[in-house]
Amino acid sequence: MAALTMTDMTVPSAADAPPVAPTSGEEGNRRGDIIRAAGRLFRQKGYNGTTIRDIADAVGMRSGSPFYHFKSKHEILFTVTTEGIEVMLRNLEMVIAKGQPARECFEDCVATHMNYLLGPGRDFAWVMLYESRLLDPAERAIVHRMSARYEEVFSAVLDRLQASGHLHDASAVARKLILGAINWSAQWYDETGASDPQAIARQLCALVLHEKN
Amino acid sequence: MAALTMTDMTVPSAADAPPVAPTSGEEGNRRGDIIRAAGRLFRQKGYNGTTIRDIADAVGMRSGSPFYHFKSKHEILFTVTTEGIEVMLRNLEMVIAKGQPARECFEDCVATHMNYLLGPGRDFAWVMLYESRLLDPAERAIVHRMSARYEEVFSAVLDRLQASGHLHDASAVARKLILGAINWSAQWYDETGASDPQAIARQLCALVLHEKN
DNA sequence: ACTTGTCAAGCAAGCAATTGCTTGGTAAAT
DNA sequence: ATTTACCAAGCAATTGCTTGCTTGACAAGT
Repeated sequence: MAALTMTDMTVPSAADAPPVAPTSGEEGNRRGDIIRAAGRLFRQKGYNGTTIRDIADAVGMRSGSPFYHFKSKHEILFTVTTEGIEVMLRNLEMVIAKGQPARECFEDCVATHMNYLLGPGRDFAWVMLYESRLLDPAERAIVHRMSARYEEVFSAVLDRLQASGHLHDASAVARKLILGAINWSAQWYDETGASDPQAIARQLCALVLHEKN
Repeated sequence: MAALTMTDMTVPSAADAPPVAPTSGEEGNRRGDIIRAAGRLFRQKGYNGTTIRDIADAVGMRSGSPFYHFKSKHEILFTVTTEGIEVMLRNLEMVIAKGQPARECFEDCVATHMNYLLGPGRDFAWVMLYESRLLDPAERAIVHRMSARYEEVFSAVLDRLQASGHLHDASAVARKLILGAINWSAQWYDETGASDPQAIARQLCALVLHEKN
């Protein structure tokens, strides 16, 4: 319920908006503080390795207080997770809406995905990728539907790539492999290192695409 | 300590051995039962989501008994993790030892990696990939060294691929991306589905390699 | 101006269950 | 008679969560 309040916000003037995470109505308030702290902690120590007291400490509360905002620890995980996938989906759709040619569109999609995964939104995306299996079946089904929607949209991009001769294989397995290479980057990316998300995205595109000149 | 007893076994007649996991001296005994059960449970519910009682139940023991074989729950995780990476490293080195041409060697490496990750050894490899960050720094350093060794060997394969003109980019980032696509497959692979690990490996090779005819 | 009522947001305290782990014993095998 | 492999029982700490209460902000009534 509460987690879905993010959907009914208006996308901010889609056309010339910056490519970074449109924020969900969850900025200035303490509820937002909690899910941000929880996101960070869940990524660092895992869901089950993080206690309510850890989260409360991180936002300067006592251990009972988060339950004023969330009815259970599980609901915090669910909120963090859906926040992650919703922002990613919105980002993707904003890129698609630009109507670029297949090749540019693909690189833009990959770069946007990586920017969110490796940038400031990092924690939410990570939790959704690596901790969502700990949700109970009903919640997981919701998250799974949203991921499926993401892949569907991404799949259309690959189809166009194949039609334009840039990609030989746009099958489901190929799609999973490409998305896997992207998602796994969260495991090894080093923000102090040489490559930024943009550069990594370019390298991935070069790796799987057949340039035509 | 105890975890390292696996290293001093002799590799079984390396040449014509089957391409599947050489087993570690841990088959018939209860200690092996524990790490196998722990591996399965850690993958299903995560390390912190699995209790000693879960593990004990799974092998028909009471909750105190695993501590006869391991001095702590942490040591069980460490053992499972090192088991995972050690077998993968041994597998990889056996493939290299065949001395195949670059292209065949690469596909063989990928297929072997996937066979272990998606096949019967699944749990160990998964735990090492997804739960090893929960080890404490000293243990994690050991696992990290072993992973680095794996990547090193894999890197040599990529270099040969590049030299033979099958691969444009053999940089560290490209290596991470390729290994990421492989490792992520554990997340979506469906053993009842259409593709087997071998087929997926072939598709990955086709995706990143430039065939010469 | 002053009381009164309401409500959001949190605290203090603690409860029942679960956790990793210990201890002392014991039956069988060697 | 020693060792191996385990059990029965339980302990101290931690866990998610609940309860009753306080506080500050704001509004309405008089």
